[in-house]
Amino acid sequence: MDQERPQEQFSRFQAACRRAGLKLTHQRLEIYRELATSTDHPSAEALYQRLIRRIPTLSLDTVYRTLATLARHGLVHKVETGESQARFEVITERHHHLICRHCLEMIDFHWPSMDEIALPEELRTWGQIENKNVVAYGVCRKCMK
Amino acid sequence: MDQERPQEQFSRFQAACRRAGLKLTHQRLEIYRELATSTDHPSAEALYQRLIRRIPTLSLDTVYRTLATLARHGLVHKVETGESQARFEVITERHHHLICRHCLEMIDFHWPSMDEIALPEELRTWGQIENKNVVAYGVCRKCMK
DNA sequence: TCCTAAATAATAATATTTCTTAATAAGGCC
DNA sequence: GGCCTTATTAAGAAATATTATTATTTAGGA
Repeated sequence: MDQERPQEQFSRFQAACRRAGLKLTHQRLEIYRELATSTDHPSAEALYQRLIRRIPTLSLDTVYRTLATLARHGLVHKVETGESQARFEVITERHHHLICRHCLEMIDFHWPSMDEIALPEELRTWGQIENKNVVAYGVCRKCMK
Repeated sequence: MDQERPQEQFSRFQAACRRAGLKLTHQRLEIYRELATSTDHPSAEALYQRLIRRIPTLSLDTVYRTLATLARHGLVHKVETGESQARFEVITERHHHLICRHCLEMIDFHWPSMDEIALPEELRTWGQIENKNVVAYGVCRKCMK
């Protein structure tokens, strides 16, 4: 998902933590890095499984807590799906989601023509709308066989 | 949400159960009716709380099981949100969701011009896409104060 | 380097959903 | 309408997912 080099990524994360008044801990950085280099929108549990190979003392609670903290500060995003475990992604540029209802694989896609069109008039009075995202469902090629 | 009269609603549900090979039980009918007359996309727990006033012996497990069964047969829909509890709605016509990230109230809205536009070309090779829905987030008027 | 508040690990607790099993009831058949 | 079969239910237990508690550790500033 993110093609920038590790050093740049680190600097950006460091700056973001500083801005948010968060301490830059080893765990936070590693959790963020793991999520940033994942393309499969992993759950907290999945991230934990990948990370304990590098950080054997890491606790699952820290993964949950860190993801919640980073989400609160707008660095990561909890993706809404119908699954039991919540899934996460780093916030980069605007995109939408396409989910296979069979294998639950989720891919990102871009749709500029959709991003540009305005929401219906009648929502003007509702309040302040901050973002709109499309979630599309279907069956991927692999699962159709 | 659903303005048809109770009798019609019953007949439609009865027909749908027959088609799906499901027995028409008192619990199923009441759960469906309660969901169909709710406009707030309730969770299983919320439905349970409303229903035990009428059906004191109802168990929460039955609500979960029934919602899963009806979802499997295309009568209700599990709405994807970032919340811990899953929320549900009866399947009626095509619509989208607008959620207040403060009070978590969720309203339906229609957006025909969005429904009509085609998904990006590059998704053609992904597989079979079945539906696409918009989830918009913001802060509603009541919570802005 | 030292100090302080924030963050972590470990464990326990809670919340949400699903499973097991015996009892009940729907719908077909007579 | 009554009987039979099988799906469905209620109750409680269990599994799964997430969050809280507390003692210890660590980041970042003085």
